[in-house]
Amino acid sequence: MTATERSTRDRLLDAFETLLVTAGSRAATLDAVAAQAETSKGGLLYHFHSKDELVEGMLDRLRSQGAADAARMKTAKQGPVDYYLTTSVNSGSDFDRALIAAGRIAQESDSRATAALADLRNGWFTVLREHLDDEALARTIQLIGDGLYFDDTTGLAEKSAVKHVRTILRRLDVLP
Amino acid sequence: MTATERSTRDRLLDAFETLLVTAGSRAATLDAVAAQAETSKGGLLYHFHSKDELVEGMLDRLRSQGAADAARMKTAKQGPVDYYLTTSVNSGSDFDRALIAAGRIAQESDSRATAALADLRNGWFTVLREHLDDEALARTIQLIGDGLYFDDTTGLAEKSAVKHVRTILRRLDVLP
DNA sequence: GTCTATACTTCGATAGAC
DNA sequence: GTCTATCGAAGTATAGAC
Repeated sequence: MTATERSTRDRLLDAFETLLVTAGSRAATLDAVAAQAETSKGGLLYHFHSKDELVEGMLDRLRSQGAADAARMKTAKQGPVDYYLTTSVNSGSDFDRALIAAGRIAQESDSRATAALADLRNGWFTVLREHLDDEALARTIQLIGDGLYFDDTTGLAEKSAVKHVRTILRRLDVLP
Repeated sequence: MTATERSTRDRLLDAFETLLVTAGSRAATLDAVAAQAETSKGGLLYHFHSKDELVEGMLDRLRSQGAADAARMKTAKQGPVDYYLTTSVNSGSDFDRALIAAGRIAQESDSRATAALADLRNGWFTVLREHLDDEALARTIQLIGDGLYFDDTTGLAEKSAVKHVRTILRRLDVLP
């Protein structure tokens, strides 16, 4: 097995996330996930005994990705605010996909997914709050990030959005 | 029939929206919608011949609610910006419910729902843009509204969020 | 560790009684 | 205009061959 090969388990999680993001939770069936991962339903159910376990596996992976992201944000060259804005736009990264996928699950009023997302957001907010030392500003910037993220995940994204936000943040002396 | 009674058709649309908002699209089945509206599946399918027609009916109602909202925003006593912020938080109104429900459908990559939401957003943006005469500011405020809306619909809402936003908008001389 | 076959359930939709 | 009964397709999950 070479380093570029993904384990079947990871390919299944990838497939689940991809279906959630591109077609929504109704389309993310076990059949569809198995097909997308190019394996069988039996193969899927060996790794994850139920759909619920598939969700758990996805959220576990998200949590570890999220911890790494908050660390990167803290030490980003361009500063936490710019890093946060840039990464709030869906760049198609694995982390973005996992994040959007978890959002889809959260909307089915799944408390595990909601809790995982809340933890992530708290991590980002803590970094923003420490860096800016301004509660109102940190909250507002987080809302802008949420807006960018939401627009991206609903097909409502406006290309120049981040540019406009930078303009306003310069007026507030947050960005140079 | 008294004025307070809602027609079966409207009760069905209400039920569909409620299920979409509170439990997500997977839970909004024809059986569940009929039960929530306290009628039968046969009754539902008399008014809407398919699930697709149910979606169309919901989006039609959303569009007329949306046109009324943009008009209210334009002439709001407190000004369009404050009106927009206040109404970006889910107050539990019929319009909020319709909006969130359409968002759920849009995420199943339904182009009709996405288009309806894009139209609504364009209406709001036009009012913001005219009132502020500042593209960057209008876009940023719209993103903040999207963030407020997103947080509310995902169970991530922060109570003091709008207060903090007002603080920042005063710094930008947008609010008094 | 992965596959096929299959059991059981729920979904969307139709038919026809009232 | 609303109901029950029912169908075929699709959903989750299990059993067992390989």
